[in-house]
Amino acid sequence: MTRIILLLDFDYFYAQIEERDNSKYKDKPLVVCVYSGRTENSGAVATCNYKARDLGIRSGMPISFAQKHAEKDSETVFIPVRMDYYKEVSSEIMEMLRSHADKFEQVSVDEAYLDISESSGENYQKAAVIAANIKKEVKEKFELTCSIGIGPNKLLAKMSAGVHKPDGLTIIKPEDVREFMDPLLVHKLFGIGPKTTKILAANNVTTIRDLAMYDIGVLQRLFGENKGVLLHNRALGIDEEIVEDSDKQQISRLTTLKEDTMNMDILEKTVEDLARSVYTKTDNMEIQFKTVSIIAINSELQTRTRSKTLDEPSDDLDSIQNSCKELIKDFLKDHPEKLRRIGVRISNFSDYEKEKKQSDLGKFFKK
DNA sequence: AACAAGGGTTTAG
DNA sequence: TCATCTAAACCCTTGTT
Repeated sequence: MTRIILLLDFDYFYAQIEERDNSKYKDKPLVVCVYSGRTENSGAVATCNYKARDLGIRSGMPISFAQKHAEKDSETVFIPVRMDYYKEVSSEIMEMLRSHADKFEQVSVDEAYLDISESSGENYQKAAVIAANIKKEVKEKFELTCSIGIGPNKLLAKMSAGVHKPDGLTIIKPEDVREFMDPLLVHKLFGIGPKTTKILAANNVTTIRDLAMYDIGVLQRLFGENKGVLLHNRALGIDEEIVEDSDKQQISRLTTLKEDTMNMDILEKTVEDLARSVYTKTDNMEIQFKTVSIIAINSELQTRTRSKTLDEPSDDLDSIQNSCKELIKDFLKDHPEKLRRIGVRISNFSDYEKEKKQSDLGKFFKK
């Protein structure tokens, strides 16, 4: 069974929306930031336009670091994220995109997979036309550009989308897979980050070709059973993951404290608010959770979690808040240290469908 | 052996 | 140099069925 999968990825999404809405930002480096609120400019860069990237600014970078780079261009503009607004824009566009797909999966606020196997008649020429039409419609209706990648599976669609940016359209046909993949450095492979790259480098694996030829047993020894297979398959361009909307498996809220603290009153109060915020997000989902967690990040930015699985699935705010307070007390007993950030998470959702599936299908449920 | 729970790590956008 | 936020997938260990 052959498929044609399309990945659409908006170019510097948040910053592009801001450019679109504010003509004063046009032609200036624009940096969209998440301000943590602890000092004037503490926080990180969410995304930035290409003019800002030319200055060396990147997403994830500390704002103050970005400001250093921005000294090269006094026109540079820093603005705070307006996440709710971007999500609104996103859902309008996603609704439109969905109508172009046989199967659809939104992967993030600015990315979506479209299975167009049927509508393209498994023909890449036709797929290219579909993609061009989608880009045109996005441009006309929303005044935004995007980059599209097309390939025989999600992995290759994703990787081809990265080839031409911004406003790109790239196709990797099955017969082009090796030619495309082989020379790339491993860190270009989706799912391989700095840590994995380092371990691979220590084993003389630098290109995807090296990885594709590498012994799968050794990969499993280095990275574990499943991840070993995953890396092997990815390097070969094999990916059977289907395009399908998936249910949320966890909801979390994390905040940076005004200052590092282990004051119980402050932490309890903060966690209460976070719990409320998490709870609000479950409101229009028919969902019950079984597990409540707190996430604690200390002054050294080490992350630790404490979690508690309830005897019965729950759907009320009090049980989140009470569990969290217990968890914090427990945590501080084990780690009496000041915290920089604190978070709340609910997970292990249960609903009737899932319970039924689990008992009916047992192990098969896994994938 | 298979599965749940708890905690950590890595990746991504 | 300073270091946001959300979510998923995977790893390992321990304990239970």
